[in-house]
Amino acid sequence: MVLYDELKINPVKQKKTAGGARTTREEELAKLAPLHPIINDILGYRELQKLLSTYIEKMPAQIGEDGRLHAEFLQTGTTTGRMGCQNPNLQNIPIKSEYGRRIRTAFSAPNGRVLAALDYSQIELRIAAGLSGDKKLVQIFKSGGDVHAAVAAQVFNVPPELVDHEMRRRAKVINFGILYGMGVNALRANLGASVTRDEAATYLSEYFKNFSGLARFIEHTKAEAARLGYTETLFGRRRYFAGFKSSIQGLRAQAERMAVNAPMQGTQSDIIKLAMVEADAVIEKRGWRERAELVLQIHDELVYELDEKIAEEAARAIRDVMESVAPRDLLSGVPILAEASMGKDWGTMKKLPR
DNA sequence: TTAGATAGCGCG
DNA sequence: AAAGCGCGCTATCTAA
Repeated sequence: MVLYDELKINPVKQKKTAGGARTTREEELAKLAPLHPIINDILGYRELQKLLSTYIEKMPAQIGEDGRLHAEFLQTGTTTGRMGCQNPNLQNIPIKSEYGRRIRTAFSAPNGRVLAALDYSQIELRIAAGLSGDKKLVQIFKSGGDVHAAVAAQVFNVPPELVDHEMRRRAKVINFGILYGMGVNALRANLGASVTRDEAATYLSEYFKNFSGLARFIEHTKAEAARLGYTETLFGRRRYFAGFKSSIQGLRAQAERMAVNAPMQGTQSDIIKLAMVEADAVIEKRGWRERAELVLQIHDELVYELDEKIAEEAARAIRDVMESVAPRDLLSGVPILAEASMGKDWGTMKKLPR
């Protein structure tokens, strides 16, 4: 018990799975690491085994006669309008860990070609700003710069130059959480053990005090979703929710969170689809039909295979398309920006300067 | 032996 | 965990 106290571990409150068993998921297991060295060994094993069984051992057998992996992209596979991908899923190829990124290097362009990855930067948060018209958030995006740092300055009420790393990190967690309809408890869990529930509550209230336009938009979205039974993206595409009719509070709350997220994730998926269509038209018009091919779509990112001779020009052109298909006038003037990077393989990409 | 459910984890 | 959104895949266990 002394040991537990010193380590600030509560031996009683162990998280349970849906089936009632004590969970062994990474986040909970990691808390036990100070108790025995085997914990970190187990977590390390888990990471490698996941990469091994899901990617390294499976992918080679799925390569076709043409030397390529052919996934199935589903155009009606999600509730929000995103694409799905299966057999194999190429939308979840590792990148976050060191070993994961190494797996990505196995995806490479044939001779004479390069891969170009073009991704929208913070697009869902920009859409949140644009749809809500929140004055401060719109201004932050209009003036460019670091959105997480700028939000930190507001939430923690300090001048921008006094925003430190930890404040920025916390603001980033909050920014992401907003997009998912996150509440106080989830926010606290994501901010880490050093933050109390009261602190998390304060952050959330400071956030919505500063970004009151966004707060109103979120409340309006919930209310309309409950009243009408659906939400709409910027382009009017609807998603219906059955949960609001439920007599079970948990299901109604879940419907609210889904409804908050749907317009933002949905508008994002609309925009990248417009970009895919328009980029194809540009490729045709520029005579690049045989020299520029879309190979992957990963929600906010397009991956093209480009002939080396036109790679930079084509990447810039596609980037311009991605940025211009987003109707800025309908998004409170918030700019939608995309970044391009290129390389021989997917794990080693170099950013393309503007 | 197979199908379905569960736990866990890869990605945006 | 999920009172944090959206996916698909693997390993494992249970039931048929």
